[in-house]
Amino acid sequence: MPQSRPLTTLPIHPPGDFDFRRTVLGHGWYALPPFRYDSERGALGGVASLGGTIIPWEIREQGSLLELRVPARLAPHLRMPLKATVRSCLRMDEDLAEFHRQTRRLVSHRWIARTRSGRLLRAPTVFEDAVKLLCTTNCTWALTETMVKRLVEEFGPGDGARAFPSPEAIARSSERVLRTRCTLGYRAPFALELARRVADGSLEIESWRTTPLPTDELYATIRRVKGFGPYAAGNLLKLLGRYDYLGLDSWVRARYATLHGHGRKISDATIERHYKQYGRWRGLIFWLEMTRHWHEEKFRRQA
DNA sequence: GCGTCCAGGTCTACC
DNA sequence: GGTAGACCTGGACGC
Repeated sequence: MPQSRPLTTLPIHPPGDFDFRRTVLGHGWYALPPFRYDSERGALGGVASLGGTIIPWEIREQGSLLELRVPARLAPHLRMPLKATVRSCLRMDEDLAEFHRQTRRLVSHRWIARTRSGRLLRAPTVFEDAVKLLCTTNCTWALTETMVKRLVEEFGPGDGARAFPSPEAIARSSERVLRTRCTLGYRAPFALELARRVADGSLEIESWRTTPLPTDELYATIRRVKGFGPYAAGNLLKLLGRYDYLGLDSWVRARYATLHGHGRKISDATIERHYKQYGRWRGLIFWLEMTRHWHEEKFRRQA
């Protein structure tokens, strides 16, 4: 957040079972632009695009409240929509009471409710989450960061602070530009097709957050999008508030093998079978178990 | 510095 | 339904 411009502060009241740092740092999204995280100040920054207005913002804890800092010149009629966007990114309106009740039943899971864990940072739009997930497939995290950074630099609206590109901006691009300048490689045609389908209205991706479709049908819908296999679809579901799928990748397989198999490789079917007992929350419990060591390292003061 | 190998998910073709 | 190979990039490694 540029400090040279006058800022104004908007208070946000989080729900009682909310933990700011665990929500922000619970997976890697905070490191992908337009998000950025200042660990010294404990502040998450972002850039919103609301009705054609590009708005840099920053949020951090201030006592029991959260303090959202925005440019003082921000029009009053955009303040509530911006607060709603940030609340949605931080999953503040998601009801995790049932999830936390379930985790209290097992001694090994009580830390989850005790530390108010379970919310996973997401982007302002499903489109942004989907493109970013595509950028995580079959590559290192460093390459994912490069891809997203270049997409924002190349197509993101704004001067200086850039928001994530709209579907239309990417749709107007070309496979060649996405391949070379944004380093998407063979993912370029997948990203282009996704952007074009969203831009022309044939894929109503934003409705996925509120659709009444059963999760299995929504999963099948996501799988029909090119480039979205079991890993990408399962993890996109988590960002839509559905936790019925695990979204296995090589890192969590290795982590599971370390935790449950003394380092020996364990089949996906065995992992799936193990988590079936947790019902519709299994994907979230799985992710929190796999990353518990992050919680113990990053959040030692609370865990 | 250069070449080779490998890891990382998904798609397609094939059995 | 299961499997092999291709896709692309960057890092590790050997020379």
